[in-house]
Amino acid sequence: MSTENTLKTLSAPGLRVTSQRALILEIIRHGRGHLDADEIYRQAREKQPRLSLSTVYRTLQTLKKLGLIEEVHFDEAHHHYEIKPPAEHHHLVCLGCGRVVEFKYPLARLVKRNVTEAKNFEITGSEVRMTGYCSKCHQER
Amino acid sequence: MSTENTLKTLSAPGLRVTSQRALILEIIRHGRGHLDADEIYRQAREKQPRLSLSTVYRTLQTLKKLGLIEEVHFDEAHHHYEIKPPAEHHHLVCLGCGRVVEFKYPLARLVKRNVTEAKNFEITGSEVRMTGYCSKCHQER
DNA sequence: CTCAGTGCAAAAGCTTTGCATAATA
DNA sequence: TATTATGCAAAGCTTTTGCACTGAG
Repeated sequence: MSTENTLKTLSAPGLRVTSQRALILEIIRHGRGHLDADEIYRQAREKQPRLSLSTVYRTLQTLKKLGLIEEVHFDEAHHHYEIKPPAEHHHLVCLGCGRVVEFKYPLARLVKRNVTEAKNFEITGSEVRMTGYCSKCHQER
Repeated sequence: MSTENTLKTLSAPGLRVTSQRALILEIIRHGRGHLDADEIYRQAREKQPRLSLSTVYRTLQTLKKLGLIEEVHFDEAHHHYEIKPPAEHHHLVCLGCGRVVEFKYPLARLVKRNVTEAKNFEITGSEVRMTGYCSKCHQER
């Protein structure tokens, strides 16, 4: 999405385009998913030193509701716990040399939690094949 | 893993098997991944009213280090944010009637974050096929 | 001019830590 | 009996909220 479209979306009914919102959105946009609230806050203050942390949090909620951004949970706090299940094996297939790399990741459980009820589907097995380029072939391109 | 094995693992070098640890592990084991620290605490207090929340947190850390339990992040706090990418579509295939149900979930991004660096593999595409039973076929079994 | 958005400060979660006491090996 | 683990209370973070003020439409 372009910056123009993004700002257009920001001006939804009842919403106001403020310099803070535009800045925060721009920072998230350049952050490529690697930023948390505090990091966004620090970056934002470099351009607008008086911007507050509450504004960051409130803006994040607004942007979520608008569907402009998404929360990602990959190694963070506020956890749930479970007995470690046997590892699932999946495959990465190199489009360059055909090499297959195995990886372990509990994708079925994840999908189970997030999709099963919604779709009313009982998952019993999974085949995950991701394609791309291994380090060697990636260098050669 | 059986309860005996679990307790055996609990008695690792330098570790002591306490009633609190055994109880907490048992609760997690029965919780099937649906419990957070506070829920574990509440359940534990039903059996051991003097057990403290700090013990729960410390035990969770210990169990994680031992590799007995795993943290799962699926809808919680302490978030990272990113511009919403185009949705990925995957498939659920019913082994009963062959019906295919589509679902959207950012699995490739997730794998990217968690596996890409470790395996040195650049992901460009993904095919996810999970098998099981749709609501109709599930009932008929 | 109006009301959505902001800054500040205070409050509300969740998690960690210090220290004296209790319990395991 | 030598440490490890616990309970309690206090502190630390992250996130939310109340309120008066500011600024976009």
